[in-house]
Amino acid sequence: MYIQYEHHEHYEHMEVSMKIIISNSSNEPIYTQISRQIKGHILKGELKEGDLLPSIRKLAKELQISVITTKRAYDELEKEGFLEVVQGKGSYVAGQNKELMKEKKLKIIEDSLMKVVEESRLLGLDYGEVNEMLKILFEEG
Amino acid sequence: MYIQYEHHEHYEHMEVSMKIIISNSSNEPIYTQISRQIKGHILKGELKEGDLLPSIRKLAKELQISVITTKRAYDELEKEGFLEVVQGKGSYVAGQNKELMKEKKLKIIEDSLMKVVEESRLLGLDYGEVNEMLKILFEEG
DNA sequence: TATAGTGTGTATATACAGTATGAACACCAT
DNA sequence: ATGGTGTTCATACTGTATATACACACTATA
Repeated sequence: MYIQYEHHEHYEHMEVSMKIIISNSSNEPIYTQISRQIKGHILKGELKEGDLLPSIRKLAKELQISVITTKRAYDELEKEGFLEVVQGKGSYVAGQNKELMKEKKLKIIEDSLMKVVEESRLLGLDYGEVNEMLKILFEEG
Repeated sequence: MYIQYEHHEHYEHMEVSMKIIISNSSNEPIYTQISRQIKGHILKGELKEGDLLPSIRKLAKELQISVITTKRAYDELEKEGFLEVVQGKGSYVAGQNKELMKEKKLKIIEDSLMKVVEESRLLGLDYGEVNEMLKILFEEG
């Protein structure tokens, strides 16, 4: 038996490529567009524990935005436990509980779906009508 | 035959009562909470053409908010053709094309539902899973 | 083994847009 | 005149995005 120190040797991966698309015309803030999409990549399994994300500077340059905006996105992801941000080194994907990943995905959709249902009730639309739209929208893509 | 002038004699209804609930903790602006709910009442048929809405001052007092905020809500509804706002008199429900009301309701839900579908795809959830949630959420209420 | 250099993340001060406000104003009816 | 409407103006606050200067970690190399 030996003691395992916290030297994070398993966080020496190469920087990973990552598709992020931001819209300046959207009313959603840029930093949430970024964090939301990175969260999606992690929950979908395209980013794995220990993966090194692009530095806030590099990502900022690619997306033509400020460093502070990318930092804010990474900060949010760190607070939610998706990243480990290490000064001077970089930002790494944190370990995820695989059993909870499916639940997390469902929770994200449930939250926004709940609002749609509430608004539907306000307008007097029933399940059948909304479901019909959902079906069509899914088939379209 | 006689000429009918635009003196709006058909807009002399009594002030109508109207349930509006606002949340200060919500991230949705107060003025859109109001306009959204009034729009819902109109589209659902609970408010009809010519109905007199509470004055911006009265509504502001009831909701414990500023007159300017209620005005902004009414302004938005006027721009979208749901209200006729008359200085010195009051704010009235405008005539709605009944054939288009159903479509308007569906359009509102479709817009928000589209975002849910896009996010679902991003997370790799399929129609069956989202539909299951939709069903449950509808049954719950 | 120092240390300069280049990469990382961090903190401060600032600008701007959207939201909400009070108070003074203008219009309409009686 | 009076008391009800909606309207306008100047102001404050919050959230978003920014540039610039700072602090930390690695590493090449003298």
